[in-house]
Amino acid sequence: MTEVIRVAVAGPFTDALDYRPPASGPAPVVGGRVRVPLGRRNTVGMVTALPAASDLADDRLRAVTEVLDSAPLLDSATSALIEWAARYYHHPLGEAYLAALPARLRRGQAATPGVETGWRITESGQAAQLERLRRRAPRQSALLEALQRGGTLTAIELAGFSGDARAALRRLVEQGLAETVTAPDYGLLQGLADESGATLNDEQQAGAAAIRPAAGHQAILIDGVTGSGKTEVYLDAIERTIALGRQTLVIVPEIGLTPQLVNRFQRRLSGRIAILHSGLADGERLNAWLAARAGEADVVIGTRSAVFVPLRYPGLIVIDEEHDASLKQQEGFRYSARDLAVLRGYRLDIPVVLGSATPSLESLANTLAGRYACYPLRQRAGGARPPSLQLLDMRGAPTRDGLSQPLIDRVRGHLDAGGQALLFLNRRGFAPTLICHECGWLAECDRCDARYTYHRGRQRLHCHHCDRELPIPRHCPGCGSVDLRALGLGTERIEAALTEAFPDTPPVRIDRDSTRRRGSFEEAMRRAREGETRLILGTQMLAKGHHLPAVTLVAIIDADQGLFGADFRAPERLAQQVIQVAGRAGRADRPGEVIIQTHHPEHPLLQQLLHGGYAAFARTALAEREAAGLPPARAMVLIRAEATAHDAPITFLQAAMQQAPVDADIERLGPYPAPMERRAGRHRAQLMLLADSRSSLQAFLGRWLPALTRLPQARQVRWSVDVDPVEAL
DNA sequence: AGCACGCCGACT
DNA sequence: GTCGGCGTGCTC
Repeated sequence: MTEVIRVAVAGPFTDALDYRPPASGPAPVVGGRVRVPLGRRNTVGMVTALPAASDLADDRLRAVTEVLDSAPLLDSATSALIEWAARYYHHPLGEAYLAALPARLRRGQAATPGVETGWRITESGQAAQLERLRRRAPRQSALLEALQRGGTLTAIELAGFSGDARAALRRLVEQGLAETVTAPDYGLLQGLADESGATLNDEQQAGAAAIRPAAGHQAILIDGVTGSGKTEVYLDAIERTIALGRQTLVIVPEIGLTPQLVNRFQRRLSGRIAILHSGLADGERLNAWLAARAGEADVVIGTRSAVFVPLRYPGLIVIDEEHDASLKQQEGFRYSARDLAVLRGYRLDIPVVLGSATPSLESLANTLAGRYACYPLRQRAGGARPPSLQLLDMRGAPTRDGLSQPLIDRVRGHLDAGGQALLFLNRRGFAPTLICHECGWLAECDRCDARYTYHRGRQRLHCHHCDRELPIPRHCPGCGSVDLRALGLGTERIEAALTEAFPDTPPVRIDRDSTRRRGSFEEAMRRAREGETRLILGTQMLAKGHHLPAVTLVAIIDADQGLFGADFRAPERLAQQVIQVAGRAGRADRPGEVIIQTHHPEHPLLQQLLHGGYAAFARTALAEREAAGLPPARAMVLIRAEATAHDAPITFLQAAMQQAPVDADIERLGPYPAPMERRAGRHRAQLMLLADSRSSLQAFLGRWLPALTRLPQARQVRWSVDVDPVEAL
């Protein structure tokens, strides 16, 4: 006889809360949801255990209101992973559980799959008077009339109606005149397997052979230069996993989950594919999640949070672009999907494949330590030669809006030869600064320690840190002068310079501003791929776009900003960016050329990339981290604090330091102001902790953090713990 | 995180 | 005289 229902609920609770069983109805199950009273409200929670007794007196327990799942939603392995993650990242348990569930389940809706197949009339719709509706809402009345004739109206039939029939139908459903017809369907993509893969070369073969689905755990790093066919290795392993009747979980960075990737998987694989990402409608997301859990999906492709999706027949986990920072959640529940995926694979005893052209130093360290097997792919498809890197010394070179004359000449050469040129600058807008030429006034955000970016197209000043936007001032607020000038470079400015320099070759710009509209990124990439446009320019987004075989010239407009970043990971990010962008170019008959504009051609990082490629850079960087006692050589945790009051964060962190247990193993730095001290009107500070091992750091946090919560200064700030931060200082 | 309680300013 | 500001404290 169960006495206690232990329930994880959203809120600042480290552990689950105890309840009494419901007065009547089905019994709660571990891994299933219940509705429980919490304070003055009701909330959805996850049952984590059914212990015999509670630490609390019986009369303090309240009863479960309702059992939402009569069977578990989460199996014990998935629950254990979530619990582990909540402890390791020091995040409230209930929040971790709820982060793992699709929105509909979080809200308490039924865990049943369904896809909309059409609409039909309701009783009140049948009785509705068409006449009155006809004048006010002619579209609704036309639809209602059709529905009244009986049967189900399908989406295809709906397309036959004039105007925005979907909106009109939504109105009818809202008024209760029509209802959605759903079929119990997971809405999976059926793999077509109608395209056979390229024959694997020796390197690919070696990597693929190392991946033995469902045959024990092994972590395998596929260190494959761009164009070397990493995806072919995944596809081979996934297809073999499907043949064994096992499921594959593929985790990709946010921006990596493109329709092209999904298409490629669908064309090549034979199984059923489920997609899980934030852009999906709630219903689609629930379907995909349930299909994974039911074992109906053979392949689950998803972003970060997919690492928690339950799998009935797990066989293989793939993490694509494992170096990508977006695999680590940057706020709230700050977990690393990559690290959790490796742990999950270990616990499920299945292989985990990590792939990247520019592996993280963490993964390289794991390879050197023998924890991961490493399979390099150095040959590019079709024997394409690697692009050649060159530095372009900007010192004293005549420039026009950031483009040096030698670079312009080189671009012209490639265009004349029938090639495409790709220019990379990781800064959107026209210019990062607007300055008064008379008095030196700068357009600065009043809520951040940052300057406004001048966006010429939108005619706005925009703060990229807090999103504040202003119209461009006509006069300088300092001296009234009208001579306000744009200082520095952004993609808009490069676009303008290119348009002027190459009037016959209009450039396409690919950044967050130019691709705001749905599908516009894909459209721009298509134009670039199909050669409709021969000058391509953009940010970060380009580094993750698809291969552009006709590109013969890649130019990094400004490498200098990455050379002197304050964050100890800045060099790693620059190196990855350069290599990723460079990888877009070239094919067998036309090797690409990569030009890096810099004022510091002698800089060791650039020299290393130039002569030894990413591998040489990574070796040195690892040695430097080792010498400096930084990750991955040591474990790091940041305690961040922010508040509107200027001194509150530092004061809190100082008090926190006072409370810290004596422990010689823990190195403490700070508290010190965050890299951008003020952001969105809040002052920020942080504290860095380093230790030789994760476990000693975890033990320290376990003894320390509970005391922090009780600190009176804690109420004046918002504070959080970031274990294994990817953005540090 | 919500959501109350509680104790001080500008309004019908 | 109240409506409501957000400081403080609790939720099994």
